[in-house]
Amino acid sequence: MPTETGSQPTSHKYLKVRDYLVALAAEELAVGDPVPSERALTQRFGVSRMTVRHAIDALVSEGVLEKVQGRGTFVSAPRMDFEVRLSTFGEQMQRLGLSASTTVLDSGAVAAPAEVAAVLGVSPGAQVHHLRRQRRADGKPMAIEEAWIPVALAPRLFDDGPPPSLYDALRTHGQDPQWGEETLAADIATREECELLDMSENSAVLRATRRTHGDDGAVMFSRSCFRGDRYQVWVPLAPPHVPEKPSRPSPAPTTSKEDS
Amino acid sequence: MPTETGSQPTSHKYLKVRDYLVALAAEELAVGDPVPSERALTQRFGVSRMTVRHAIDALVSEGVLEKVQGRGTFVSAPRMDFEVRLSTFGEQMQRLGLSASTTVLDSGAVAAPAEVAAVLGVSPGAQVHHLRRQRRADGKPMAIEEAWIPVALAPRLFDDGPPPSLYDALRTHGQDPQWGEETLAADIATREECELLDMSENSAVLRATRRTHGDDGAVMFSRSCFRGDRYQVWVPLAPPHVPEKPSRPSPAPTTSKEDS
DNA sequence: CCAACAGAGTGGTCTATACCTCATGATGTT
DNA sequence: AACATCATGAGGTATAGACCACTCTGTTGG
Repeated sequence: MPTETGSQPTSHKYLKVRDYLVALAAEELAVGDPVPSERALTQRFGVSRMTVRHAIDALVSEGVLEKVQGRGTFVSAPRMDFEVRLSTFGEQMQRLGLSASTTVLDSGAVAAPAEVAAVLGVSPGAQVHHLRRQRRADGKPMAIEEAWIPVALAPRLFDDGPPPSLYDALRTHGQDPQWGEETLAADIATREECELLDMSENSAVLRATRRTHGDDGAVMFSRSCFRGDRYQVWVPLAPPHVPEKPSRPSPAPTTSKEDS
Repeated sequence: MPTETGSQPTSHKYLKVRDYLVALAAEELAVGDPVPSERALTQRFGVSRMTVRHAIDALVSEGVLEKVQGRGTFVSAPRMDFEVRLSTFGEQMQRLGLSASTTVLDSGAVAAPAEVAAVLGVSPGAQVHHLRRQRRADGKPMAIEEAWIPVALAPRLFDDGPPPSLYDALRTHGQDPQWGEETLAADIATREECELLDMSENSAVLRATRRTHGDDGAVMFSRSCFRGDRYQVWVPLAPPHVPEKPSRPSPAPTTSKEDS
């Protein structure tokens, strides 16, 4: 596609204004600082006010700026990351400052079990890569993880042996993980899980089943079993759904407050 | 001064267009159907095209509509709710088609225990409303829930007895829940919990601790204990973090596909 | 029969201007 | 000093056109 991003100095004046404001917010200004007024930008760029507003509105909806009528437009605080992301075990451990290690328990292509086939949307018995691993944090067993990926999506995925990161491997094989859904539930560990996780019998585990979607449907199904005493999930919660009425764009006046 | 906030029903033409489109999308049209063109709306409402576009753009950013250059504007599929929301037990059960019932186990104002005080950011020993409830779905015990709310925030919160919905009560007392954070972990139920949840000993439970924030800090701390065999949490996962550069207005055409 | 083209229709960008509402600070007035 | 008023300047809404880019479709040529 010649949708060449870079260059094209001419195209789209509002993008110029936008880029200018983005740079300004990122480099020159601090959170809460006002950006130039719409009329000022109008003159600086020699464009009409509607064009300036177009640029600003885009940044407002992206959370970069916020507008307050009668006062101005301000650099908004980086908004809390309200989305739980498709992170890997390694990333999660890194965030916690722990070292992650892994032992592959099983690896290879198998015929998809019924449930797996259903979740992945492939015909039962279709070939799927299968990987089962024990994951440790600072050497201590933390979880057992099992994953299935349709062979048809990435035939050579396991050619170099089981990859250290399935997500990375999927990416390099043209199957970028786009989004996912995960279900969490508490359960009692099975005997085998107790062994692999080095737990006593009747211990609680957190079971997570995850379906990862790519550009064209489900790319992976995985089931993880975490030690209940060593793992917990943090979930940010967005405000309750507001019916419909726009009424308040609610600029969330981050400002004010603690300024002496 | 009568800075009358309310009123202004008529004003704002773009809201009329917006409301019309919302109704249209909700009642008349199916997902994927086109809405009237911008020029058509211009004439129907006797407004300028910029006004129509203002209304449409708002709905696009809300996910109600999507635009495709050269083709038109369409009712978009209800987008996946990528945010887990501050929902109440009642709402959760309703979504599952179950009837929710509640038994209040304990209710009143108490001195905040140390941990509660710390989480809520009040001084230890400060008065907090306390509510402990058993929650059932279709009559079967589902969870035990305990909540603490600083009395200072809403002194009369429990004046009419423990409210059926704490979130609704907070709202009516001027402490709108804005966002929250929840931590989930698996554990073994205590003896008391086993009794209240009608479980045998050594059963797994999902423990959720939630801090709810209002406009001005934490408004509530709650701890829930769900039956592991009857409750699970669904979490949508956003794509791995994209660097910074928006570059891409990325209209995300979503369309195509099923159109014959 | 199929490819190429032209036209119509849709959203995308942009201008130049007008008047409104709201927040703030300077100026008066009490 | 304390309060009221007003001017200023910010964003908010709205107009009436103009031309561009893209998608379709029906027509026309080969």
